[in-house]
Amino acid sequence: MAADLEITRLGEANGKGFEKVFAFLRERLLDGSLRPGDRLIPERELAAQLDVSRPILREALRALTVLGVVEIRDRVGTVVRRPDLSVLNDFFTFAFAQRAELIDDVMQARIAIECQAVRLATQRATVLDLERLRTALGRIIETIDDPDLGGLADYEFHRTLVDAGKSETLVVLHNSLSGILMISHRKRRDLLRSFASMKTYLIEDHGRIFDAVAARDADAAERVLREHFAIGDDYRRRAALGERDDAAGQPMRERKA
Amino acid sequence: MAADLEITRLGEANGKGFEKVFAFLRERLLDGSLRPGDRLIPERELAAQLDVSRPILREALRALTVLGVVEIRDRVGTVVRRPDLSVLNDFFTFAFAQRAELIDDVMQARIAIECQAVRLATQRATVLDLERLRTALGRIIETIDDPDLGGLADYEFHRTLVDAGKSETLVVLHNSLSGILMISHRKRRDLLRSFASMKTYLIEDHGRIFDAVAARDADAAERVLREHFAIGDDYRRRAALGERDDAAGQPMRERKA
DNA sequence: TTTTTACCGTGGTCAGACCAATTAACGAAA
DNA sequence: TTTCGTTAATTGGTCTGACCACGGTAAAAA
Repeated sequence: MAADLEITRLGEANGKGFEKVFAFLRERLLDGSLRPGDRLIPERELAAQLDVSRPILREALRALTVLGVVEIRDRVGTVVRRPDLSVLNDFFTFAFAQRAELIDDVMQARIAIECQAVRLATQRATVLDLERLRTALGRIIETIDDPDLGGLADYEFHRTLVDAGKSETLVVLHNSLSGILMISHRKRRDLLRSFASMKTYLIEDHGRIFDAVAARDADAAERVLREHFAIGDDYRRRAALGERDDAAGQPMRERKA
Repeated sequence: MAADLEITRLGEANGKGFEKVFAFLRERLLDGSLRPGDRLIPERELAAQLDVSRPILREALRALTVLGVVEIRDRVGTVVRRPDLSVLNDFFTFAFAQRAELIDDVMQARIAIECQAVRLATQRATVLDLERLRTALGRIIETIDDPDLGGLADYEFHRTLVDAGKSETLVVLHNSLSGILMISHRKRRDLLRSFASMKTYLIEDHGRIFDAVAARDADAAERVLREHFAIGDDYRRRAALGERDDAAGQPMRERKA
């Protein structure tokens, strides 16, 4: 099954020895003969078995470490890890340093994940989940004038929402975006300086999302969440155009109506 | 911006030499002193400069290769690469493979990706995209009695749909699931033996998805796609319960009404 | 029986050597 | 002076064998 998956990237690299080791390990990791928690045989043995030198073997192990697949433990051995895409935060760090324009595309994945998760949350959220959401919502309110803590509070709300959907895969994917999401939320909070109406937007929108989840209404939850993202994007667009709220802080929704 | 992101994963690894090299290169890559197209000094020199052995330096270079940051060219040197989201394929492939036993949960990611992509497709699909979808739809129809080719045709339709959304991130994510999805579609086609009404379901549902995309109606497209998934799941559930269509091949929708 | 000592095992790293293949430099011939 | 052939240099790919650090275990001593 998983053996049908194809890894193409590393196949382009030079390094016959490296490829041999990587392919050997990839095959076993994908077909399930190596599973999280398993410990590989000692490096010296594995290198001998594969007929490569130990530094080459280590290159392959290090590559798998970066992919989050294994963990090299000093004096213990190399252990297969439970996949956890938080390693992608490293990737995004490098990628966005060179190509900031990629962020908007990556945010499509964020939207996809959260919209599916919020639907699941309407079916799966426990009372405890709702309590945590309520707490996260309260946190947004109390940090409304603090960009640093506020950005974190916003992230926490969205994270809690995804958790409430109880899909481990979606949680893992969401975690892979945690770094860029925290920055994104933090930046969004900076816009409050130009747009006082955002206070209302942040509090009320998150409140509506909560209400829809509590009401177990999947369509409403997704719709409200999508609108939340769209309005957030609009604030960003307006900021880019040099706009500000008028002195009275006209709410965004009334402006659109 | 990107400098605000924090690299935590590799910081946890043992390997002081490795970390030293990685940190050195990371810093220069993030601050722009190393840019795409630049060639690093020869390995021997760089290792001497950093006071580490060459195999250790290579471990770090290999790590950066996996992150898509550099490319090690035989006899040329190590060149800084332009970031490219296709690198994500490796990450996701390993992550999903290890979760394959939780396939229903992995399918939540599939649903998330396709529903977001189909919305984007209603905005972004070109005439060529629509032609490709039309072709893929025709392919579904002509393979309706062949489970092997039919499974591939189904996968191809969904793949084309995601492509039409023109989000690189969503495409990469979807590709990472290709093995799992092809098997899933293949199995779905096997159910036609028990449920003749699936022929109609497959042809008409895919047709409706196409129509909604062509009509540029995001809400309808998503709704139809979600219903498509839900009905597919229902066939699966019924098969698990040992049910079959009656001899006349009653369509599923009329049964639910 | 308990404590101490020594050894083993494993990853982390080093130094130096060799291989392969391309490119550049140098010398000889036209 | 220009061209051609040969040799050397360069760079990554890989190997071998050695040493270091430290935790865990087994054996010896109290």
